[in-house]
Parts: sequence; C-alpha cells; structure tokens
Amino acid sequence: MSYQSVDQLQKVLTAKVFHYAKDSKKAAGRALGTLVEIITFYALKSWGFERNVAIERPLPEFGNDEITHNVEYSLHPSNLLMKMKFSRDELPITAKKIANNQKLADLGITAESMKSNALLSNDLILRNSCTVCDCGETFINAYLDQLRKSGGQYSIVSLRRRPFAIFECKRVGVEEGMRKGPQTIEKAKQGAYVARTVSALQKIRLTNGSMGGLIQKRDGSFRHGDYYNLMAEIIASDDSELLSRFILTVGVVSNHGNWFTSENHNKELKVLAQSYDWLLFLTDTGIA
DNA sequence: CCGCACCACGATTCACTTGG
DNA sequence: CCAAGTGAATCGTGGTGCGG
Repeated sequence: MSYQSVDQLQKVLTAKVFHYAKDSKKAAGRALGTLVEIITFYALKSWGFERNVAIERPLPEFGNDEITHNVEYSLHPSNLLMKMKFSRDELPITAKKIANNQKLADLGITAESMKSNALLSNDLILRNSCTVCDCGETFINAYLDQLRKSGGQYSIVSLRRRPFAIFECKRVGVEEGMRKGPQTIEKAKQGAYVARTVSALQKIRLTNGSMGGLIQKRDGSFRHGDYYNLMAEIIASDDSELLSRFILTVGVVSNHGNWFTSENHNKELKVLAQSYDWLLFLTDTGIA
C-alpha cells in the first residue's frame, strides 16, 4: 500500500479510519506521528542500537536536574546481564516476574524502584522492550528477542542513566488551504529548547554569525571553538571527561513537502536545524 | 478594506500508568 | 483486569500587524 504523498495518506486515514473522531484530521496526524516514531525505532535497530534504546524517559537539563524533559528515544551505554528463555504458559511476562530472577535479586533491587510494566501478555501487550526497575545511576531494561509458537527469549540489560544520544520525532501536517509551511511553530520551539539544554557541549552564537561551542572541564577551565569541529573532536576522542556528559541530539521530522524548497528554508525548519546536532527528514516517498 | 504573514493558545485525541 | 487519571502530541482558531 503506497500513496502519492503523506498528505494524501493523512486524508485517507482521516476518511477511512478516524471518521468517528470529533476531529478526524487531528487523529490521523497523531497516527502519522506514531508512524514516524516506529520508523525511527527500526532505523535505530538496524543500526545496531536496539540494546541501547530507552523510550520516553525523563532527561534532566544539563546542570539543572530540577527540570526534566521526556525524550522519545534515548541511547544509553549498556551491559548485557543475561538472556532468558520462556515458554508460552509462563505468560504474562511482567517487570515483577523478570526481577524475581535470582541473579537479579542479588543486585538488590528495591520494591519502590520496581516498575509495573509488562513485556508480553497473552493477548494485548507485545513490547520491543520494557523498563524493569530504576537503580539510580543505572536502570534495567528487558528486550524481547524472539517469540515463537511455543515460547521465546528476552535479554536483560543494564543501562547507564546518562544517555549519549537522544532522538526526537515530530510530525507537522499541511494546514488546509495553506501553500506555505506550518504555522504552529510551538513544536519547533519545544524541540529546540530540549535539544539546546541537555548536553554539556553548549551552543553559543559568535559575532561573525557562526555557531560556537563551549564545554567546561572538571577543573573549571573551558574548551571552546567552532561548534561542529569541537563536537567532532569530542566524539572521536576517548576522553571520558568530555564524553560523559555530552549528548548528541537528533531530530526526525516528517517532511510534508512545503517546509522548504531548495533555496528557501522557512523559519520553523531553521529553528530545528540549528538546535539539533543532526536533523533528519522523512520524505513523502520515505513514509509512503 | 483586503490579503498575507505570523503568533500563541485551546480543544481533542490516544497511549500509558495507577489504584482498586 | 478495568476505569480513571496523566501527559504529550497534533491541528485549528482567534487575533495582531503591515503594505497596498
């Protein structure tokens, strides 16, 4: 099934699927937003990051734990703890059941850190992964590896609290009758705000209009320079002092064809592009 | 006055969690 | 296992300001 454009797909969803909703276009747009998230997840998986992914976790602003933002996907340093096989008659598999395992019990998981998530149930729930518990500097996720008729297997992984990258997914639709880009810049501002506040490497605008970078070292001294050069240096280095609180920010946006032309970028696009370290566009053909 | 560009908020929707 | 509550995402609307 394929449509000429995402806009067309949204119209079909509006008419054929969400016709019952009070605002069916909105419901269709929301569904497309979910689609962008799913595509992003499988992109991450295909790049070999499945064991690093956490979903919708609160990420504190850099140096300001008071304010946190739920980010779509965050990638964390991870350690495989163990793999577990299970049979169908053990379902449902919940965080509680997973944590009851003796090897995990030895880690000293407290009751209040325990989540009430389910990884897999008999009928309704089938997750790629779920969080089992929070242990302060780390948290434990379970990932569903295999599911067959008789049973399957999941992995239990310990993830460090601080991510090394975050991915935010956004969908903006075409307003009826509008030829220009989206009017709702709120979303761009929100995404931009998060992208600019979470990493130790901070963006500062230089007088010549280029983007400068600034990062403070443990002894209080600063490293600064062209933002993108500095970022490349940090990523390529094995300096744990610089790496430990650096977070790469990535935005994934569904393009609806009128955010920009080859020479004319509109404001919302510019706001996002200069705020994320990396901005990816899903084209019409990509989504369709 | 009209058309256009722009801004920010409100209404609505749905997934997920929680408490019983 | 279900109903109610929570949170965040999407799109539409009301309103302002400007130039012709």
